[in-house]
Amino acid sequence: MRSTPQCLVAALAEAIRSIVSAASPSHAAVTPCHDARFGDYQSNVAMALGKKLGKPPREVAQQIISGLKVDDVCSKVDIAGAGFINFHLRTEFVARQLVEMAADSRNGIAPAAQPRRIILDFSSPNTAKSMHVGHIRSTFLGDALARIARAVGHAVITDNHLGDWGTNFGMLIYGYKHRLDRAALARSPIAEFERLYREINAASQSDKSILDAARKELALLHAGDAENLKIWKEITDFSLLEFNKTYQHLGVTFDHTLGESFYNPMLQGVVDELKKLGVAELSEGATCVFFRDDPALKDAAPMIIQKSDGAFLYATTDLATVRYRVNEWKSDEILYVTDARQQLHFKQLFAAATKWMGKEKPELKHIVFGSILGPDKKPIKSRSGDPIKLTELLDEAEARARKIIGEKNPELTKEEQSHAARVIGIGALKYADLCQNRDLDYVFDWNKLLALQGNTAPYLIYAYVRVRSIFRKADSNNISSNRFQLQAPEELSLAKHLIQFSDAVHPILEDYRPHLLTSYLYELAVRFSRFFEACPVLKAEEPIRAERLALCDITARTLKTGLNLLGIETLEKM
RNA sequence: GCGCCCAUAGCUCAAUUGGAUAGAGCAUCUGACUACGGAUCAGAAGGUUGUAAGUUCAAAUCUUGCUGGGCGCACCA
Repeated sequence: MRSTPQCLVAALAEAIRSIVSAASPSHAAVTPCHDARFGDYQSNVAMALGKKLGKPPREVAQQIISGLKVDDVCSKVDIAGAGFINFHLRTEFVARQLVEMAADSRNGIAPAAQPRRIILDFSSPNTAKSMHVGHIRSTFLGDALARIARAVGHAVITDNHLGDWGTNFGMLIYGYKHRLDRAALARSPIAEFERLYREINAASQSDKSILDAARKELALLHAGDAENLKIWKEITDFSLLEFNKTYQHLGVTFDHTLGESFYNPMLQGVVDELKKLGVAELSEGATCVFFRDDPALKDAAPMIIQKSDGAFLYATTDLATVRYRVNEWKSDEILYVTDARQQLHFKQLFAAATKWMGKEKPELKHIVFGSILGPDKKPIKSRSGDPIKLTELLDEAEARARKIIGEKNPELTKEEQSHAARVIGIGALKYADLCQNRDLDYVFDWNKLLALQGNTAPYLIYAYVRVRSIFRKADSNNISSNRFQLQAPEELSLAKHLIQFSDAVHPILEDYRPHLLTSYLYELAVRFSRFFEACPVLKAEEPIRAERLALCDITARTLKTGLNLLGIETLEKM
């Protein structure tokens, strides 16, 4: 289905060409009006063109309009203000678009013009530790972006780049050998690993022999010692088991889980190659990449890829990872969803990859996000000062949701309540995260998150529930989705928004901003609620009734599809 | 010290990337058919976009200075 802006842009470009032959098509941009009083879509081309031609913009606009052939799309095109061209859509056109959308199995989402192979690197928790709040933004953003990219037709590979090879394994293995509490391990392996690490770390500060022993264990592990590898593997497996429970709970999946350890055998080769190519050099005993010709990086510290003691760093692993993904997965684009504090690292990584691979280098992008803050506007912490565990956060979200559901709708069965509490609790958490501009910090607030009104998951899910409820009550579901009159203003307003679904989804991937979709969905829910208030469906006379049922159906599908793109489920009852 | 980022209604956030009278939600005040789910809807009030200058037809958005805050800066990840 051809989107409304596409129709208008084509006609506009044609009209502009007849005035200025050299005008580039990019001039013919059409955007939705931010205020419905102006019209439905607008073009600002006349202002830019007027400047170029040395003519008053309104005159240029008039000239453009006189050559514009949009009678089938617009009922009116007028000029306003400094030279804005405003397009007013024909109701019949909106109706035709809606008919197409209703019949479309993709719910109107147009396929991407140029599908890419995109690797999404996100979540990436460290093994032997619990997942905590610090992982939620990466996990939610990454998962949502993967879903959206797939929906528009890109080939997406998701990869959970686990931190499974850190220097902490020296302490852990030493602890495992000397201080392991078997019963505690059986009860809660991660908690036991965390305890071991803390205990050994503390002990090693006062007892240097323990520190040395831990270092030896690490060296043994890296040298491939069988016993240490076995312990390392056990720790990794326990961790994965825990992580997978959480991911399942969240509805997040990965195509691959290749942790840092996977790349370990490749690291020396990478360093040698970079040295040979002259990309890396020795400095103060360490192998480094300098960026002397890069104004943004030349004054910063170099990127170290091998320490003076021979050990590798995460910069090395990340370089090896880029090459692996290019060679094995033929990726066009790799997206790293990590927090803003790692910006320097990724700038260096990307610059080093460019030096290394030249034109073979895929598009590399750092999808930055800010911190989650507590009520004190400091990064959120539990009372003890530790990061809040993800499982605890999820449990609390569900418990809070369940309490609200119990109060609002006691008629649900226990099973329905549990299910609804999970969908709403997790959904609210995800939505609160995704609805904010990702690169800013945001303040975490349970009350705002689970609020039943405003731009929240519960409000959207509630809108969905209300639509679905109509279909349960209707004894005949005579839906007519091949003809729309759209007589009531609330119907037309809803319809106009529905046909913009595809236009809301596509720009998300230009700058990886899922909050564009939440804004769209919230506005959809608001328009639906107005329609629902003003336009009786089941009590309406035919053929209005059938038409309104169709509007309800398309709304429900769009809400569901949109929420699913964000990784959020819907409910039939709540 | 160097670098990156941020500052918008009392609070939490938007603003289609330079477009029109800067929009929502919360909180506050007012109103609505005994409601196809009222977990709703309508309305009011709330702003010199931190500050000073500059760029142009047009600036919350771009440039510079200042103020206040966050983060990062050789052998952690």
